[in-house]
Amino acid sequence: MTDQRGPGRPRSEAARQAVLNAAMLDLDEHGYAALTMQGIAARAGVGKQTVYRWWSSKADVVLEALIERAEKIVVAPDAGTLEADLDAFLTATFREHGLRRVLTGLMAQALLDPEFAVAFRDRFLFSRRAALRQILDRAAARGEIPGDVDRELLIDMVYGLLWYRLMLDHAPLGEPVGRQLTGLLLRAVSAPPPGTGAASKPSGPMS
Amino acid sequence: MTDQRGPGRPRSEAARQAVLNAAMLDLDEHGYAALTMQGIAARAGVGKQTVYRWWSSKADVVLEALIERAEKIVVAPDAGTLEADLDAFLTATFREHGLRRVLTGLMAQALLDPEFAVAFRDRFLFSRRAALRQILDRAAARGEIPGDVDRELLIDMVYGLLWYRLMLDHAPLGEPVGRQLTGLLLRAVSAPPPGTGAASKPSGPMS
Amino acid sequence: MTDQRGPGRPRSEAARQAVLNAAMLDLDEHGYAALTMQGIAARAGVGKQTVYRWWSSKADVVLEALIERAEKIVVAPDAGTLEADLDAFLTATFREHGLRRVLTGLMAQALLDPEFAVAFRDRFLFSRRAALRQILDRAAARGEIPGDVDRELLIDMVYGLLWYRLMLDHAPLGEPVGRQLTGLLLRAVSAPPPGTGAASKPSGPMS
Amino acid sequence: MTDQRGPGRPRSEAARQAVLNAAMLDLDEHGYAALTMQGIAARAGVGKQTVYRWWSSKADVVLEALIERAEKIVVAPDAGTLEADLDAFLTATFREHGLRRVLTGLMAQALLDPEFAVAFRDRFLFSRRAALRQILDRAAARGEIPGDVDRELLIDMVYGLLWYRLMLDHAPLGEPVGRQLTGLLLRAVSAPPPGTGAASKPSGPMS
DNA sequence: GGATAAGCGAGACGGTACGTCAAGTCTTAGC
DNA sequence: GCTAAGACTTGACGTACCGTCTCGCTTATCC
Repeated sequence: MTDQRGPGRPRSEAARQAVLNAAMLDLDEHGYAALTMQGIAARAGVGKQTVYRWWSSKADVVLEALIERAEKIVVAPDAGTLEADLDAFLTATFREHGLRRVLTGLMAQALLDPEFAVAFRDRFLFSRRAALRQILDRAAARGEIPGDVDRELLIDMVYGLLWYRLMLDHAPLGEPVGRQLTGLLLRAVSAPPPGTGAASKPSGPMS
Repeated sequence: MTDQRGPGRPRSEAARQAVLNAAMLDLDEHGYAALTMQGIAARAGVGKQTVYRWWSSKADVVLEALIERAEKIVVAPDAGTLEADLDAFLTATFREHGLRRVLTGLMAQALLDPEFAVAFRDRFLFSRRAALRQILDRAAARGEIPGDVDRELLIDMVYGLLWYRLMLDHAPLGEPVGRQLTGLLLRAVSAPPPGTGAASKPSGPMS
Repeated sequence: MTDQRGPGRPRSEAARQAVLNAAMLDLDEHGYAALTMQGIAARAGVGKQTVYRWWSSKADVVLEALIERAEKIVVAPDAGTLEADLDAFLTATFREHGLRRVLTGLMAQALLDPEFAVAFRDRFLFSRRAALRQILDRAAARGEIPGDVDRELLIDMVYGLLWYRLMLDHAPLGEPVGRQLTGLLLRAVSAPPPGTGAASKPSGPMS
Repeated sequence: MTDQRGPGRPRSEAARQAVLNAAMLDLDEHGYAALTMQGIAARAGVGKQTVYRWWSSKADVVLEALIERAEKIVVAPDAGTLEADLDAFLTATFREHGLRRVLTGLMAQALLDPEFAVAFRDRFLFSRRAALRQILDRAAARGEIPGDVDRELLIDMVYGLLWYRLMLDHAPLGEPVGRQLTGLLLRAVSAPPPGTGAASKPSGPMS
């Protein structure tokens, strides 16, 4: 269980940090669109090749920086009830909008580059979804959510709203919205279907 | 209401159509990221300057093409009840995922270019929101939705879900989802608040 | 010998003058290299087509302007002796260096465009040479120049010096130089060959 | 006198030669006016940026090619007498008219671009003048030329003639002309002033 | 006086080259 | 074998003019 290191000069941790820092600084100052591998390398005082050796694109750099800095992940401690859990999670999540520039930049890249899209989903987005899914699963186990409710749909609605407002920036996106959303979701999952129409068949499985 | 034409050679409608067509073809074949103004001009058999004269970016071209081709706008005829209206609108809307490449490409551009973001919102996104808002307003007037429900939030949740799935492409996005969503929304707006907790105060105004 | 004019709107003299003026002004202000047909037309308040209808290049415009403005041609009245004639002609000619920008611009164009070179030679340069040739021919007839002197060579040396200094702008170019040159030429054509070497065979025809 | 090389990949001599060659070939085939930086790069199989990195214009490229290829400079060995020196130098110089296209192209550029004009003068024209000046200075030291003769004027007359005929291409320009010119110059500098007129005061200093 | 014809200002058209930027790769010397 | 440096090929960028064309309009001659 050694360090597992071959011959040759070892990777420079200083260079790695310099690159991640330079990327975040440039991003804050000039926005994601103005980021370039060239610029990151220059600002970090690092050879371009060193950047390319470890990351394949500017998005890769930013993603790593984001993950490293957001290691203080939004955890979901069990508070006993769905309402309490949801409220804690959503207010915490919707408080994150300070990362707007980073997140929308990465999303833009993911939309343009399918390869990065996979990395972005797997290394970032899905780990967030997992936390919310855990909350809902717990609530279902407690019987707070009917078994016929499509929990994936609920998750997508929560994150859909978050991303939509992050991207459009046309409406507020803070704790109050999280609280509001909690209420709406609780209503939706607890109420019986209102009408009799065929449009909603809550009792059937939703594939 | 005249033709409103100044002196000089009039704009060539043929060139305009050639550009829009070339852009859509290139987009379908190679994706939005591979689109270039240069390539559009070449494929359209048009001078680069002619493209720049009328559009300021590839996103501008694609947006115009999208709007022109989607002139068959999603209208919202009054079907009498919220459920019927919603079902019609949502199934129609969620059927649109054939435009995935176009829409995600434009969104990527909007995320990178604030100037284009404004155009995209104003000329496309908001006109879609307006249709849904109309349905909800009608329902509120009929008393089908409590007055204290934040209708903008509902709209954002619907489009949030649509966009989130469009972008992540991790879950289905077709008519069934539209129907499912109809059910969920109807429950949410019709049910009384489930608990008594302070987290959701449906009876107060939501700021 | 009538006006020889068919049907149709006659050429606008106003436009012609406006173009020539605009060209000379732009030339004075920004130099020949910065002249463009487009710019000339715009400054003259004239359609581009109107310029192209009557002139085939910016050089053409400038040449016509030059000729029209230099109509007050350097004539060569017979002053009786070669020395007097030469002195008058050369001092007058070398006084012209105010036209430096125009002349060097046209020469540049002539060097780049063989077609214009012909026009420049025939309509401008050769008419200048003719005046000097007349002086030398008169002197030869009077016996002031030995018959074996190549008068074309003399002419080329005079204009060669003029153009060389115009172009390089490394040495003075005014009346004193004209006077100095007169002296040198007089010596060259009046003296017997200094040596006996075969290098100069003044008695043979010079082809 | 070391290699004086910093870090980083060294400049590619192959690319340099390819560019200079491509320029000369294009120039020979299509003339100076048709030369473009773009075309040179393409023909040399080199990126446009590589050309711009080392040269700032097509004229710069051609000038360097000319100087490199004309390294076999016209030297002026001392043959003992002015006549012999002059004859050798002028016949050699006037033999060079094979470079007509190159030289007139560069001169055109110099006339259009003052910045290049400086480079052209300093790196090419003046080095030629220096050779001739050396010859005249030697002759003056030997007493073959009166001290009151303006040697700069003589030099300008020689090169003036050369350039005038190079540019106008209306008269021959080969060894015979060189020989002819030798004779004319010898006469001019050795003869006493022919007349008594005030126009030429050979015994006074010429300002 | 109406038809015909050419010139006019304006400005869009298809092109070509410009000079710049960043991409991603390669080649040094040095640690 | 990693590092900083920096030259390399590639290709799109957005701009400037080129010379041509197509408008509506004006100004002439000719029937």
